[in-house]
Amino acid sequence: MLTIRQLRYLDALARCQHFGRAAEECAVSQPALSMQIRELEEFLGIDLFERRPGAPVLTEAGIEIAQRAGAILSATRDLVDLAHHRAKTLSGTLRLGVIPTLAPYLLPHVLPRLQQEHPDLRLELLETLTKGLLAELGRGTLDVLLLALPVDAPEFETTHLLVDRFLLAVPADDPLPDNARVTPRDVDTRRLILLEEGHCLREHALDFCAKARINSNASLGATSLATIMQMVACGYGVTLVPEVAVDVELRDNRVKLLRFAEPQPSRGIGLAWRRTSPRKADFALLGQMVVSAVNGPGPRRTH
Amino acid sequence: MLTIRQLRYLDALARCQHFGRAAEECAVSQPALSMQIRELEEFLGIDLFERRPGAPVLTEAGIEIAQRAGAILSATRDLVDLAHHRAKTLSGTLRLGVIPTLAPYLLPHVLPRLQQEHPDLRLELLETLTKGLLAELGRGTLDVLLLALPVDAPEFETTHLLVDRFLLAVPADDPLPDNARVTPRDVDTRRLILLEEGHCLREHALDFCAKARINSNASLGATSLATIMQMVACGYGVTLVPEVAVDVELRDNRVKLLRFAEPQPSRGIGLAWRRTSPRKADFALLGQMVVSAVNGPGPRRTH
DNA sequence: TAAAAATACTCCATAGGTATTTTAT
DNA sequence: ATAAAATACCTATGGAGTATTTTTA
Repeated sequence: MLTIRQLRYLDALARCQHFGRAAEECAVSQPALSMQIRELEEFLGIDLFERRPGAPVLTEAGIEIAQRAGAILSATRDLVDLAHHRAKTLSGTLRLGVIPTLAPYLLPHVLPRLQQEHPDLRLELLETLTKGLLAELGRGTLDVLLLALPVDAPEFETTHLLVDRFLLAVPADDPLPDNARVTPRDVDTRRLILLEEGHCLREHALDFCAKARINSNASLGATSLATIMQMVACGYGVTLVPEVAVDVELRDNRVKLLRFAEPQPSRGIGLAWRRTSPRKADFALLGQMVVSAVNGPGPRRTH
Repeated sequence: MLTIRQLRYLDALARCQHFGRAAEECAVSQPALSMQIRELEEFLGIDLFERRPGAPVLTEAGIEIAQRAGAILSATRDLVDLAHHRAKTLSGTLRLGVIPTLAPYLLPHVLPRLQQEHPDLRLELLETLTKGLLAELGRGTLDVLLLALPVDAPEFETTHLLVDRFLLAVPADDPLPDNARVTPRDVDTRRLILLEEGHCLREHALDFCAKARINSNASLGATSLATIMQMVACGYGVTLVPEVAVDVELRDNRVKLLRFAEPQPSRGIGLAWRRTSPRKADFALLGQMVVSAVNGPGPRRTH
């Protein structure tokens, strides 16, 4: 008889590639997990793992089965969540994933209000790159993501919340006048500093300034916008700053921000969740909060 | 702890609306099922059923939960199927659903060859209306459907196999010449006999001859093409006959078949399966067989 | 009173734990 | 020799069955 427990152990083992660690993750002894995996293999009539001395490695069939097991586990989590959170919006535990180029700028506005207006909500946060967030979302270990659109995955739904324009940050002594409308060409003639590989903001910037690609200097190893702004302040180059980050990052008068001429580069910001998620009402509310958090604290700075 | 067993019992109870019958379907005693349902409710923290004296009826939350339970069960069936049928195409048990206006005409050509070329395939057949077939497919009690396209459901995938044109069957003494190309107007001036409500063929015919709608005489209660052809032979009216049925149904020289002028009415015929089905290779093979079964036995009669 | 679901109880299959052995590096 | 997985054996949870009670039409 197939059991959910077997699928859970399979899922853990597929990820850990190690019986002992998988057992630990499942909070059972290693033999217990071993037995269940064996029974599963017996029931299915196929080997899921090659028992190699080093690490157990999934067979081809095992990969497919493990993937389906993951999907089933995700569906069961949603079922249980639905039962627990039915009707009471924004209560219980909500696991939110946010990309690094949004979290420091949006969360400080959203979290306090969320705490205040929904005291029975326990928010768990994960900040990492889009790719990682999507994986966690699919596994069901995250409920909803706050990220840059579009999300190209049919199993997820998204809503658009706002458009976040990019501004060009240049050293204060740059010859461009303060009220200039810059173009990709202006970027092209300067050294463009970008976040390290994997940040979607980096991709957005490169999409817009394709010609500037050769000028971007990855060896500088910038891992946060704050660091990049420091680099700009010191005259190492220029960068694209998302509008949402301006309030936080523009504390240094050695940097000035310039608007782009139309079409202005921008990114869409929105939420993403599993199409099957039972908490869509929660997400709608959360989305409203993010929007009003951005628009709320005074008129937005544009320049 | 949530178990698959609980979901199975819930699914059965939701469908049977009766603890005793649901237990019987699950091959367990009534108390056993009662206990598991109770435990499930306890684990989820909500009532799934109103225990009414007459019949247990799902609560609003119960409906949603039961639906998700069904989806999970369907996914587990696919997982097990994948394990069992991996690599060996067209072996094991394949559950095929066919609409009534295709089954009698296509299966006699397909089944013998299927038996011969894939002796280790056990085919289970269900013939009913499209609506019923789709429900069974979704539940996972059918693997694949042979029906008229399009299928409007995002959880299913389809392939187009062939175009099945409709011909007009009229009594042999009808004034229209044998080689006439008829038009919807010709149908309009005669009494159109159709299958009873629910047959997609009826809808296709009505779509084409919208004006003839008022002439269709439902009170004649035709439930099969064979019956309708008898009615045509007796001069009660005319009907649209799908080309695939011609060989079987045109044994009566009191009926003659006329082609339509362009655009000829037709229906697409194809296969449908769950997007998540592990047996897509099987379906591709099955589809090829249906196509060659239609084209195979000599040149097709068109007139 | 009859039909259906819930309770009571007993039994046994099985998941899990600890201790130990096997296996390959 | 070491690390990791499999095996052995014991315990206990809990799922299922039969018998019975409760509930309501």
